[in-house]
Amino acid sequence: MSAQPPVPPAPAPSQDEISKVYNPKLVEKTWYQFWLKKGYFKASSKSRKKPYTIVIPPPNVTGILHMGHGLNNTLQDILTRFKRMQGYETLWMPGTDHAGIATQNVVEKSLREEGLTRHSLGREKFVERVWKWREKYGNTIIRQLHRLGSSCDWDRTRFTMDEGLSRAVREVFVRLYEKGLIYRGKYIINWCPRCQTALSDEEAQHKEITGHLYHLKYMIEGTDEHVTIATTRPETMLGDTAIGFHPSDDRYKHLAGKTAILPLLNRRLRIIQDETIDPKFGTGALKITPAHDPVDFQLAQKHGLDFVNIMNPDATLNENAGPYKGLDRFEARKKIIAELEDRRILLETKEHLHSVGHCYRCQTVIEPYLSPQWFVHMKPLAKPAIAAVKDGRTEFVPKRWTKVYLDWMTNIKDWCVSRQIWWGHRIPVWYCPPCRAKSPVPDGKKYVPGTRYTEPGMIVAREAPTRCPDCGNKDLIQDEDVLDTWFSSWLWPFSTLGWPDKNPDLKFFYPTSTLVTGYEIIFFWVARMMMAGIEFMGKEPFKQVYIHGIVRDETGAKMSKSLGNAVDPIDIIDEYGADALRYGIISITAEGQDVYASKEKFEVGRNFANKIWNAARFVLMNLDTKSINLKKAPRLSSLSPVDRWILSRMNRTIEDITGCLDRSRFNEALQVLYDFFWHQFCDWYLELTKPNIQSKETQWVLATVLDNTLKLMHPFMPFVTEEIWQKVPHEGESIMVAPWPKVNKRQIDRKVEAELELILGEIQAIRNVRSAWQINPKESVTVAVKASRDRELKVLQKYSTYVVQMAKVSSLQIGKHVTRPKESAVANIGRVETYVVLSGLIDVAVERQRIEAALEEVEKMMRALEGRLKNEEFVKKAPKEIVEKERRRAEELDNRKRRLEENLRTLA
RNA sequence: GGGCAAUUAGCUCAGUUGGUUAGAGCGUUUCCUUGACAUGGAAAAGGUCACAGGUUCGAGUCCUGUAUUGCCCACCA
Repeated sequence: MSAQPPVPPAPAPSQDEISKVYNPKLVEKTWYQFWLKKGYFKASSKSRKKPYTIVIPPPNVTGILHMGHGLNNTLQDILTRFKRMQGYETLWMPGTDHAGIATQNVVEKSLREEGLTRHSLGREKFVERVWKWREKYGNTIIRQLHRLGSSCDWDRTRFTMDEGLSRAVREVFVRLYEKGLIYRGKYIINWCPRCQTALSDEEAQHKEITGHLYHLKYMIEGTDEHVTIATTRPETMLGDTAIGFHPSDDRYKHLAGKTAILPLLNRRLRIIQDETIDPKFGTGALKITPAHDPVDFQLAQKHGLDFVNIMNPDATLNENAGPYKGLDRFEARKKIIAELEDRRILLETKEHLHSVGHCYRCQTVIEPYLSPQWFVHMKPLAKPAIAAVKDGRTEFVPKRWTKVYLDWMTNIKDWCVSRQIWWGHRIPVWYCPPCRAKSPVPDGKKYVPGTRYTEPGMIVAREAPTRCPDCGNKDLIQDEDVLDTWFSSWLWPFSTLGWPDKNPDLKFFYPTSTLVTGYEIIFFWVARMMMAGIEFMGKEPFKQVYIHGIVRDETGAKMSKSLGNAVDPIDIIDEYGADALRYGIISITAEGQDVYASKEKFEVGRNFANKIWNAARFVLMNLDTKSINLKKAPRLSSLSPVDRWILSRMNRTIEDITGCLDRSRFNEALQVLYDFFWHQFCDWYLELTKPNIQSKETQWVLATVLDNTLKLMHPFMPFVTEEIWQKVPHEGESIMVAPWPKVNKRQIDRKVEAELELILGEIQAIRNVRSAWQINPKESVTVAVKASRDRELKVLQKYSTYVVQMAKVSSLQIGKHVTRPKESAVANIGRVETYVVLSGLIDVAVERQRIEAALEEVEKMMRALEGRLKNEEFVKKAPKEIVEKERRRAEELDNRKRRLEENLRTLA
């Protein structure tokens, strides 16, 4: 952004400079630098325009661009460029996320290669290393976003660990704390033994796994009797402190008040009864491990059971595991199973399908683990966020995500926000050791929702306190933990705009307009931003949430580097160009559906860019560019019919594309553009107009259609459109700040469209016959056309030169009463009958077959149609215009049938 | 256990409020190196819209159920 390369060369170089093949490499960088230099991406709160704001889902600072980013950012850029051209003050706010665990893992990995660990380095040095890493590699993804063409206001680029954003984090923590919504406590949380940190419920990914259900025999003290319990994690038995059953379970009622004996360790276990125990599961008897299972934890609290923690943070067993101390949890499981089997305590092993939590960062199996953590009480924050969506102040597109959001919000649980890692926002809590020594924190300290949580010698503050307010001690210790990454991301829509300071940007650009993201982070990010936005800004952070699908490979697997199935967007850009990438990824993205990407799909985009390029090249070769004034439209009546036709089609395309973009139908818009440009403009208009191309009016139409089409395409394919637009007649200095095309209703001409439809059909019919009889394209044919009605007759006569030109006809006879020439093949279009003379070529038998086949088809349709028309209900109940339409069609078919029959008779 | 998607041409997928003969790209077949483009042009073949019911004059589209696949959520000891 600092060093500026030269501004691109002046437009309209000499024509022989223009290559036959579009080469994106030669232009993309130049135009991107041009846009940057001109400051087109910048947005100002001083503007008089209406604001349109998008905040980027900040990619991980260690990340590299993958196809998911490609899709996500292309969508945002399309919206941004579209709104910018429509005249909004458009801000696309960029930035990156510090991604606590992910980034720490990456840096730790590189340390390992040097034979170091973060512990051998120490906290301070380690964090320094991460910052260095970030300086070195953190810009990679930003550079890659440049290559994609992203029109973010880069000068505003933020990072979730910036000074300003860090201040926002502390401010929010303290405010929530003061409001009684933050507390600390010893609970069962999701623990990743590899990352050695707590995770939130959302960060635990549950996967269905076929494990085993082990039936174990627990003896009852002082009897020969035993109880059989079922467990999937037998190693946790070492932490059992009770067994339980449902109070109405007759099988176990007599055990009330007795004591069971834990096998292997011979610990005495209480026997409890609880309503929540399902008598139908397993044997109906439950082993209770309060420190290693969330359900057991609750039972233990309720019944006052002991908590025995048997695990170290790395999931090896600790001294409470007796002889199993030091073993990894899975080794211990094997050993214990073997031991239990030997002692005939293991009665049965069954296969059992259950879902097991995995760390979303490293895929390690999670342990439910009892440890002291910080939590945010969410219910009060969720309430207004539910209302905002229910009231429609924020809208999900597609709508179905509304329900997913509301369900989660309604059943929201408290958020575990502390992480036992080093890279992240340190929790703004300090402790005074002397005060805590004097009055230690009671072990089971309870949090009462809505009241401020306190502990002796604990200070919660925005900035580091210098002394303890109670005893004046200066040696305060900050809480070791850092905050969940999402604790900074949930503030993104306003922290990036300067909050908590007063900032005109906040007033102007907040709330944002559209959030574009994938459904996998609705809970992590979207829902939490809703809550934070409403809580701290008093207003929901976005009006619309556009949820797109996930990019998968052609086999349906989620794309990932490790699977080696990834199509690298940068490779596609290198080979086919950014426009091809953008075209490809958008064209296969139906609203909210997952996307299956493969390299071939981007070829379509490359081909389209090339087609645009060559059409423009052709126009430029024939255009007297200097004499064209786009603003000076010729009178409509002075235009040729094809000119009026393409203008009409162009205006309807403007209408369509604008509508598609307004309704977030991106792939549909692209489809319309592709069809209009390739099939209408290139295949028909350019071909039809070639003989007339020097006319002044046609020149204006060519330039105008190109100008407008390029503008419509620009949000999707910014580079090729700018490159061409600069070469053709244009107004203004860049297409990206040119006004979005407006529909000119006067140029919409349904009559000329209908007329052209007939002519194009006629041309195609003749071509069809030519092709069927394998007539060499170079050879001209004689054609006779019978049009029995004035309407068709007139049109055909008016446009006969087009037919001659486009179907390679040497002699064309048109009339009401034309008789069929000898040795001719027939083609029907509407009520018009066309005879193509095939002297010496025609095979009567084959032609008969052709006609008979056509006849059969017509009869089939007639039967279906007659059935409908004879149905009184249909005639009575269907709308008049539908009935009328069907009647007319029946007439047409009847007519056609008779003509085909006559054709058969007159056949040679 | 609950929920959400998907099922349409050989392949990958479109198909707003139900309404002529269901579309595209790729692939296939035939022809064409014609002064914009072979990353191209012309023409063509190819579909009982997963299945079974129902609503309706009329269903790919709405309703119910079934099957298959994928995803999400859930204290599935």
